[in-house]
Amino acid sequence: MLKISELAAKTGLTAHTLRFYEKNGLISASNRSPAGYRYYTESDVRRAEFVKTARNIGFSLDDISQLLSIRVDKTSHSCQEVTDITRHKLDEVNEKIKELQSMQQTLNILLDSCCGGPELATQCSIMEALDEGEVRNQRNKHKKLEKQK
Amino acid sequence: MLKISELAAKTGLTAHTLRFYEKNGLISASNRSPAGYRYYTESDVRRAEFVKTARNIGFSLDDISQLLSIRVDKTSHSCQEVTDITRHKLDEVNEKIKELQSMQQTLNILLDSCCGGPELATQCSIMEALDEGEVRNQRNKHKKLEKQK
DNA sequence: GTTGACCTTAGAGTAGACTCTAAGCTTATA
DNA sequence: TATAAGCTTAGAGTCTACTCTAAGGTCAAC
Repeated sequence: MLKISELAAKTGLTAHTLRFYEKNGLISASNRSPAGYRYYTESDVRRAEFVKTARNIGFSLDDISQLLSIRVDKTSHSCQEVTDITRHKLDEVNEKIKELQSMQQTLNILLDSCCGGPELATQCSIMEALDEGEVRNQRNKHKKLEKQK
Repeated sequence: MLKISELAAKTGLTAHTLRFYEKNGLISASNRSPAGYRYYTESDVRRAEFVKTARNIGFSLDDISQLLSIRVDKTSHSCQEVTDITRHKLDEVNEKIKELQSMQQTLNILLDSCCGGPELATQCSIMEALDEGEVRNQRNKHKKLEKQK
């Protein structure tokens, strides 16, 4: 059985984060010492590592909660439920990538247009573009898409 | 001279957002009525539109503050200062894209590995992968990179 | 003169994932 | 027995960019 700092060392999460996860229903210690110290079993460790792996992939704590509830009773859940969560996450990721690529393109165009030198900004083509609003962008479009979800 | 709701209509920002921007030093009304109503000049409108364009590209409010201080006195600033801000933003965007592409790849691999059907999750390969921590990921790497900035 | 639309302010709330603090107990070691 | 390290809790703070609320003042029209 591990104390919280030992689990922290083992998982790379901090003790603070582990308590935070407990408060949010993700990981709790199966046992407590008489004084209230958390003691984690091997099974708790595996759960904590599951959470860490899922978090590293990019799942939200909310996604992880769902995955955990499947994990504790796999016979009551189907593969489809798991792939639904995964696919939904992938959709989000794809959407964000699109947004960022749009920004990337705009920023590259701006950078290409400007000398970037010690010249005064009076005729800086980036400033001009911003002033004239002549920057094609898709942020709002993406925002709308996000809200449609 | 425009009242706040008129500027809101013209820019697509809300009156709430305009007041929020004022509180944060981005846009303020050059004039006030005796009763305290904000009245925006043509020059204020152009500034507001500049802010909106920059925000749509993806610049943070902090970036925009910097761009605005260049804008009001272009003869004291160089193109390089403008490109520095832009390039820094581009670096951030590129970094985030990399992170997201890493997630995207992982999610695609997970989805490919699972049948996604009505089968019980007892042998779901996504759950197995999460349990075994066998998911290559780069989030921490990216996190470290972020902190180095 | 009254209705209704619009304006003002300070300040609280939201989301997500932590991160930290304060005040006080527990435990191991010298 | 004293010290230091480590544990507990509740709750506040951080970051970004809003978003909303409450309580009240203003203005044009009928």
